[in-house]
Amino acid sequence: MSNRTISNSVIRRLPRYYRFLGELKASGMTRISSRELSERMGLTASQIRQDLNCFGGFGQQGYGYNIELLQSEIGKILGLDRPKTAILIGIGNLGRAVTMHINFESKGFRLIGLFDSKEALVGQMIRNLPIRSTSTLDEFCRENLPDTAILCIPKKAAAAVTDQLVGLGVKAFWNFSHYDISLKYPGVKVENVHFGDSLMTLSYRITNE
Amino acid sequence: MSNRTISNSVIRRLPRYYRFLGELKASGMTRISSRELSERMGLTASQIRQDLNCFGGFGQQGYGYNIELLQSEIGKILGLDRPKTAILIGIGNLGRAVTMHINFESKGFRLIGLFDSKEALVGQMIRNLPIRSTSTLDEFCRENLPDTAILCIPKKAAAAVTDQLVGLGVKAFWNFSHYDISLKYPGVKVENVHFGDSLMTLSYRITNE
DNA sequence: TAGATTGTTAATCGATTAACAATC
DNA sequence: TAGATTGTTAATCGATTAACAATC
Repeated sequence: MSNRTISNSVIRRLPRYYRFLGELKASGMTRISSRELSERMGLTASQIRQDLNCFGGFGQQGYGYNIELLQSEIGKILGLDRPKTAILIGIGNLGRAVTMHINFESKGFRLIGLFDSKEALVGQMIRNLPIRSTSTLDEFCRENLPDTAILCIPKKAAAAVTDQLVGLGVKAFWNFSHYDISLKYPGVKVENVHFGDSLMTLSYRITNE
Repeated sequence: MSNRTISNSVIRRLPRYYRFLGELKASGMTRISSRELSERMGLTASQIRQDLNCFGGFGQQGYGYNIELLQSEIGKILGLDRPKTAILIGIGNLGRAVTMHINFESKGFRLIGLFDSKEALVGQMIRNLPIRSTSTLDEFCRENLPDTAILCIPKKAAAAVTDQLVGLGVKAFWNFSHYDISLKYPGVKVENVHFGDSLMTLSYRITNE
């Protein structure tokens, strides 16, 4: 593994490599060249070789890449083999869908707690996890030390919850709210999912292209 | 408006400008300089001025930008004032959450139809829209000519549905499935939302940084 | 061995940042 | 007018593509 810092562009392509290699593996293929992979993925062969060589030489001259080995290596680079604990805050439509829909285990996480401030929801089970009251968040975090928090709450609630969670040692956020965590906490790892921004981008393309 | 093509990086920043300007407007401010906006958003003032000048001179030397005017202009650039029609396919947890959670009108879209292949769901109402059978998709599209389809279906169902919709004249997709629409239809506008990829990116950062 | 394909360096392209003249 | 701040050009930085020697 190289000691150079990996660019964001490369990191964002890794999950897609991982997915495509998984499909190729499932289809029974065992090896692939950068050129063939590039055609299937709509990239250049050069870019694929550059990307992979950020992490080491996984290929073999004259042969290409072993699909199973390469996928497994990318999985390790992504940290999928080291489960990180996560809690989810806000069990509205979105929080519920995220809880039900995502296969956390295969993405490097283990979901260990669900929280909502509406007392009426407390005790309800989703996917074998009980919804807990946010009033018990402090206690739960001190006992279980979650690495990551998934925020499915409105922007106006997000600032206070983020302060609380950062104070409790949470160091990564999967942020579905519109609150900008990085501005206040530049050291914390944040991955934003902004549906609205994504949809407006599509609106732009339809309107202008 | 310039005739040069606008880079993807710029387009992706527009919704964030739009949001921030909306908040500033709501807070009662009327003008802002590129420097102050850059500090609030965590960008450089240079980048903001470059970005805005792709579309025209919205500012005034010695004064800065009028917040309300600038937000409104960016809204027009994004096409938020020209509603496009959209249908949503797949009313599982995710489709339901997207239907309930997103304010389509403020993002440039009007949601006009919901479809699912499970007959048990047909007729159920969500947000004043009935769930329709996918067997009526052809008829509905020929009558209503939707611009956009929102795919909340599994990968294995997505290929056939996409073929059908492209055949019916749908020219833009908001794609929550893992099916890669652009590879087969490079001319169609696609905005992908891949939760899994997003979460794996976060896993990478936690593991490696 | 000969052919294929990687790993890696060099060239190109594009995006961001800096600088400053124009001007409100 | 003087100060402030844009619009825009030039310089820098980073990412992608091309090329090819190394090697399986």
